[in-house]
Amino acid sequence: MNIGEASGRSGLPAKTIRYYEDIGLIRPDRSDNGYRDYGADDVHKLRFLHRSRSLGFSVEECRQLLALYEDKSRASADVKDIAATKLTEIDRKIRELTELRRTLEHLVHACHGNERPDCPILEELSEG
Amino acid sequence: MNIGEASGRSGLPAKTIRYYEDIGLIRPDRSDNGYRDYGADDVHKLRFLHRSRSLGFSVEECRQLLALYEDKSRASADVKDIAATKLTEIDRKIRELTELRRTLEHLVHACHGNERPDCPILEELSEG
DNA sequence: TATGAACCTTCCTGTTACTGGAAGGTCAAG
DNA sequence: CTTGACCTTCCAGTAACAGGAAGGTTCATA
Repeated sequence: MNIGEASGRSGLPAKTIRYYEDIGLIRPDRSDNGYRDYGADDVHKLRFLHRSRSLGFSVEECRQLLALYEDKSRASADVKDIAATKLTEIDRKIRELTELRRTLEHLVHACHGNERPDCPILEELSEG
Repeated sequence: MNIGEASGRSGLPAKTIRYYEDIGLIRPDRSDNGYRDYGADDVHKLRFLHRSRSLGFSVEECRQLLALYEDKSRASADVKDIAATKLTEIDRKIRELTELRRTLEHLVHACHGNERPDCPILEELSEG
């Protein structure tokens, strides 16, 4: 498929997809006319990149995650180390998002119009 | 407190804290010697910024969240709209992180050394 | 067959959100 | 009174894109 369809299916702008090729994250085929030609596997990777980027992982971290995902010898120790590290990070992110969610919900439902110094939520914002 | 301590307590580099002042996210006092002087409230905001940035919110989104947090008239409709939108985004992020977590755990525990085409996890990576 | 819209290509510039470093002022300790 | 660890501003560089120009491709329609 062409870049437009890959863009539609992955949610990433075509510009970004070309950029990811520039920095070596993906390597699509080329058709005879010179157009990039993406397969289902490429779209999987692009969706994966779209997600992990939007969740606050850097491009270099995404590169590691992709390598993990592509690595043929998954049993190797360092690959497992990277995965374990990422798991810890993911758990932290989930915890922080949950707290942020709780805080926002308080802001909307509980704290309707109170002046700031009286509001106990202000403290919660910075804890953890 | 000086910027060094604010940096230590918030987890943000001093450089970044100065940048956030440049773009108007925070407004610390100044001591007589010209040094920036941060209060507990500033540190709260900085920790908040540190978190929400690392969770994939843009600086402009963080500015909205901060405004929400500072707004004296929290009952206003548009403030509630912004909060509701952010809550939806947060829920999506939590779902995606949970899926990513599951996938990584499979990669580490279940899929030890299989060749790629045989591994059912590859499909999971792009769904949702 | 041609012409126009909707694709695609590369290349170059601009933006966002920092990051590093130079040049120099401030402060507490020895 | 100097040394080292702070702090200041300013300017340049990087990361991760985004916008747009200039031009080739494809396909439906006149």
